[in-house]
Amino acid sequence: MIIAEVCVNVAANSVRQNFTYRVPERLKYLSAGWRVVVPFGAKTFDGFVMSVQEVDDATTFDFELKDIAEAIDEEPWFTSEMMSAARWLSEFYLCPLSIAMGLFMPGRRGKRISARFERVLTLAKDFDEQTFVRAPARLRLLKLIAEVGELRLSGQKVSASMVKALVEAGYVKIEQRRITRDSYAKIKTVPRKFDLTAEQVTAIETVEELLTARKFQGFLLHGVTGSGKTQVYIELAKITRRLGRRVIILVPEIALTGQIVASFKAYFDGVAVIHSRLSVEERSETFHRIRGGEVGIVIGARSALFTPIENVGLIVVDEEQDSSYKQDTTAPRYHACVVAEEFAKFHGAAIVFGSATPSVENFYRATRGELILLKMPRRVLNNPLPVVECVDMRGELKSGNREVLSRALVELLKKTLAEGRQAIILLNRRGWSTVVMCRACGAVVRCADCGMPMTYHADGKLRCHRCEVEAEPPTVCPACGSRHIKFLGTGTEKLERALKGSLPSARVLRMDRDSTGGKFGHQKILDAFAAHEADILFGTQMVAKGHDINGVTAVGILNADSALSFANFRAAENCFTLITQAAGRAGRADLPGKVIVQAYNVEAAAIRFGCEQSYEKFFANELPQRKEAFFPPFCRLVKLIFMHKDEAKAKDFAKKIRAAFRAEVSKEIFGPIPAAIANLRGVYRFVLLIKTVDLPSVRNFLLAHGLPMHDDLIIDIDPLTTD
DNA sequence: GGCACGAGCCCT
DNA sequence: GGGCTCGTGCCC
Repeated sequence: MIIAEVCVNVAANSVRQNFTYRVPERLKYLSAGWRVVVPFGAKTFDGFVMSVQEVDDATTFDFELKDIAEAIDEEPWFTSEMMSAARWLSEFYLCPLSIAMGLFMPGRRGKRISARFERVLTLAKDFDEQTFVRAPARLRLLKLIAEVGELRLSGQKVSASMVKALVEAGYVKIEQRRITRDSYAKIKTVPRKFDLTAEQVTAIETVEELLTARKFQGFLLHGVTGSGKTQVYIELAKITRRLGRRVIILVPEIALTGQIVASFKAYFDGVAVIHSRLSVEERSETFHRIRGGEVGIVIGARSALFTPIENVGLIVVDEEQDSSYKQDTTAPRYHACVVAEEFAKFHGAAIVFGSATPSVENFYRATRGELILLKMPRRVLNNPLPVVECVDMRGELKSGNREVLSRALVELLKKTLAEGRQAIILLNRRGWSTVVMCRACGAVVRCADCGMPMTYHADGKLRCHRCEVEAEPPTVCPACGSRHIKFLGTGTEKLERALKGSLPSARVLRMDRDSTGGKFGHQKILDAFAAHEADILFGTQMVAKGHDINGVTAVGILNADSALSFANFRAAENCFTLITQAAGRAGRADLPGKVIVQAYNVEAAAIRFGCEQSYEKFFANELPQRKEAFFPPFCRLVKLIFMHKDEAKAKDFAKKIRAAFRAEVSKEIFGPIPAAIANLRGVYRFVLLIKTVDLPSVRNFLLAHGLPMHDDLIIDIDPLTTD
């Protein structure tokens, strides 16, 4: 009899071992990697065949052996590489194997994706028109097939009996063919003619040497905005393809994929795009194309790491500092940079981290030689970096301007539009008002689920940007009964009104999560702006990412210091990055750019160095502070969130673990403190923070205490925030 | 995740 | 005594 080890896809931390099932005769073709349906307890679940084995029929087990119920797909879903990668993920991030395997699936657990097929007609032999003089419809069909080569039956008005007759007469062959949709198939561009800069050439040659050696090596490509990083990626991809190996290009978000996909499509066939806004079916079909080997380059968001791609020679992580590489809200809470580097080691591939504003972690590694630093400090064609001016909004207020836009910015916008150029304005908050507050008692309207302040939207609703919970704005304060409810703070919707007020003739276009629905929502807006259908593009940080629009000469950054108000060791880095990236949108062609940064705390180092666009100065200032406070890159963080309906129970459990950790591992554990979301739907949450230079010993401690088995505990390795 | 089972506790 | 909730162990 054949038995199989099955990883049952149950989302419970306590189910960690595989289960043994009998493989029934009708499914004897199953092998490792197939998705299957199995009975489990009183229900059925989907699961993954991890291995199969032939055993003696008389073999006994100390449990009742059940049969695998059915197979799910038409082929094994997982390659052996995908399974080893999932095993590594589950060990590194301490999540059940089933959760790690789930990363490699195109949709939600249990969702079945049936492949779709179409029927295609081709000519089987030559035909003589004379034969068909009395059958004009048949002749028309044969001529049509001869003309197009192959005719897809779907959507054609062709009678089934006629097709059948032609097939039987041997004139036509009918074939079932699997459909693989690709909504990026239509994008086809031609390569622009470039002369590579000396710095680009040096960077390419440095990586090429190690690409050819087929050995793992990490690189940090530090190139200022407009220095031509994408062209370096393309040249490296060409080299990798020539070596017969494949390429993964990671970008932070969907908003970024459009432009980079177009660039790659100009040079390569066999480009596949993967991100979470594709439908489950399209993702599934893209996997099929990759598995078939017809794809040489996969481009996408972090989930593009989890495809059946084989023989990878190069992984590029563009804008590597971007926080969207971290999966933050659901297990496994992985960091795509960490996973990509591990995969690169596994494949013997080169990994290139690219950024104008590298993460402090990776730049530190580069200074120590752990990553090879590739510098591109100049823009292509020697285009100058934009000129940045900082406006102190306290001064603005003192001199009587209570508007969202400073006078200097309004002037810059007027001048820019008068010259027929375009502008981008960044305000990193969506909605109308960011806070709704009672003027009498100071109470803030908070989300009933998570306690976050709710945002007022122009449609008259309050919304929690975390939970998407909606509420009506109060007319009297729920705490004190006062009628003095105030709508404070500025989001992109209120900015829209301010722009229309100050610049009535300007055509403005808003880009934030509310205005960019659908697969190509971002792209539509960017395309419209690139076609100069609007003068000003304004919105949240997505306006600062992944596009290169020639007409833009002015950039405004509002509330540039808002990131600094968060108690986060990365606050300064985030603030600096946002300013530098946004400023980089200005003047990328041969037109000089001008940027206005509006802030209150203009003395802050992140603002000053951001305005100077000097990464080196920022880094030199930031690193000693990280060292002093013992934060990354000098240690790694592990965050534990203890959850319980009973506040004391959550806290006491945390205290117990803290004591054990101090006794067994180290003193570098802090808390418990209430989590940033201290109570989520009635469940209290407390945080312990571990700082360590020895991650394996922390992992061993957590395992020894059985913590990964708990469903009321979140383990977050390399968390974005510490609370 | 879902279910069964047993301990502890409230109800008339 | 019956029935409810809550924690715990198990599922092949």
